[in-house]
Amino acid sequence: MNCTRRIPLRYYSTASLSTYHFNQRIGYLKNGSGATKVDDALQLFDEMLQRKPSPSIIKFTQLISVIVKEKQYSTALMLLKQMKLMGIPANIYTINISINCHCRLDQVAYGFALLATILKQGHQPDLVTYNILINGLVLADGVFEAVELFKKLLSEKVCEPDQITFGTVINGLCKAGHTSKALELLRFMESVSCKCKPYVEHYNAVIDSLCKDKMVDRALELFAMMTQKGVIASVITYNSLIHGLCNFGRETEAAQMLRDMEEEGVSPGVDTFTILVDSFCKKGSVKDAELTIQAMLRRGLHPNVITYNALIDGYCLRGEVDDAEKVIDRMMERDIVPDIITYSRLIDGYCKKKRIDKAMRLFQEIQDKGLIPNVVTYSSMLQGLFESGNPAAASELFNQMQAKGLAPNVCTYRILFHGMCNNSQCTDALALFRSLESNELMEDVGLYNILIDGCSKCGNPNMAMDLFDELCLKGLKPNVRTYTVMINRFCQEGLFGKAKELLRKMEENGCLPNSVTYNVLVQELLKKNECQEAEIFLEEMINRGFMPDHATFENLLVRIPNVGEDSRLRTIVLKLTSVERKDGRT
DNA sequence: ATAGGGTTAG
Repeated sequence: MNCTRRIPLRYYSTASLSTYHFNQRIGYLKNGSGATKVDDALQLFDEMLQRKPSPSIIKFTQLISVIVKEKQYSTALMLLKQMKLMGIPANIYTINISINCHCRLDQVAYGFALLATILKQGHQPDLVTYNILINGLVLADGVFEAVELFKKLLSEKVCEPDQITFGTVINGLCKAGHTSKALELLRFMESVSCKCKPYVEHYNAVIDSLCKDKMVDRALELFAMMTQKGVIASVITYNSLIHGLCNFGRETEAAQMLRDMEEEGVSPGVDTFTILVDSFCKKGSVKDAELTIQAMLRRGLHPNVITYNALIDGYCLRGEVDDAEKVIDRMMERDIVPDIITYSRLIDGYCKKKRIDKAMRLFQEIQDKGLIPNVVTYSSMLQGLFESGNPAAASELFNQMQAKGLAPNVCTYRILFHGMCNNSQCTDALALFRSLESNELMEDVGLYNILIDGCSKCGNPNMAMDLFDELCLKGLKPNVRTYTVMINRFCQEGLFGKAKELLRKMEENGCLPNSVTYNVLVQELLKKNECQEAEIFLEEMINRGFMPDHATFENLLVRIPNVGEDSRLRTIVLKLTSVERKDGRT
């Protein structure tokens, strides 16, 4: 490393300097991180190809590897072809690169064709070839085919799988949601019959997958088992576990995990603390989030844009949008450039506080700064405009976003249809829904819920009913919101029989009513003075652990004077009020 | 120093 200075290109055309300086330049490309990396590599490739005698094939493979690492697979294949045309013979290394590139270009079948060619020409594919193909199958969503090939290697003793083979299969299984299969394979690696022992990375994949599958306790068990076997956890292991714990409101254990990792000599990173900041913010404890940021600063770790965005989200969630905006100043002080996500959240915060003028000003300002609003930014603005009673401006913005080439997503359409229906435009909303061509949108139960509810509210109960039937006919599963909206619709029309029928039917279909479902039903029954029916469902909901909400409770109190001294309704109300007093609430 | 898997935070 005594000569890392860049040497002008023209010196390389003199033969005397060739091999040594080719090595130098390949070295630069491998370690460097310039924007011209690929172009420089191509330039060097041409020079090497013209050099007589040809540099060793090793130099060429090193150079092409640079291109592959930059994910320029087509380019890499083109270079291999050029080498072939120049009469440089392929070897197992170049063939493996070629197979890998085809796999990465979603041409795994071509990769297998190359394998057949190798065999026909009497060459031997090696373990790397199989690892590449197994990964190719995983990338092509064929994890079970990957497992088949893996098993074939074992059973036919083609070659002995190594850590990479196991890692590829385990990761593939986890990514495809087959965590238990991945765990099985990990167990096999641990067993005496397997020569290949698992590394921390193998455990990490399964631990993370278990956490994502909401099986945090099993992840913790595996973590304990791994430690017991002497495998040292990495910062990634801890991050996955801390994230998993936080997702289930187990912040105390997560904080303990943080102490544990430091005790074990594993330093938490910015990402570790950011997980905690985000989690505290999501549950509304911005104070704890701020304390976490102080803790990371004490350790010399610098919060980044993701950390601060989480914090901004936290303040917005509490409706403290002015405090959220102050976070931007703190970011600037630390030379952290707010990105479009930062501003999108702030804009959303202002919209939710109905401060649409402020949101619009910010929306304009960021564009003046050169930031490009994304679908999320537009969707927030759309919601803000609808909720501030400006549907005309909302639809103009919707057209504007499409004119800018941004495709609305499911959330955008949910906001749009909800806003339109609230402004008596359910017919237009429905017409727009009919014109959608994306299956993802046409099969979104959430969109149906909004339209069903919207049509009911616009005074089109029959259209709502048709949409519900259509949803079922499509084979889509109505969810608890769908049923609640329909029950509400029946109640509004005084069709309590139908409402009750649907309540039973939803349970038969494996969809349990929630607090909202019961509140809607009981409230409507009370409003229509169906006190006895209301009593039945009130008892049922309380037995299931649901409480009447504020609106239901008001309706209840209004009815009390109308019912007898020893009525069940009165008893329920008395019981409820005493329970609430015990809670310390009023 | 010729080829292959790991992607934990918004």
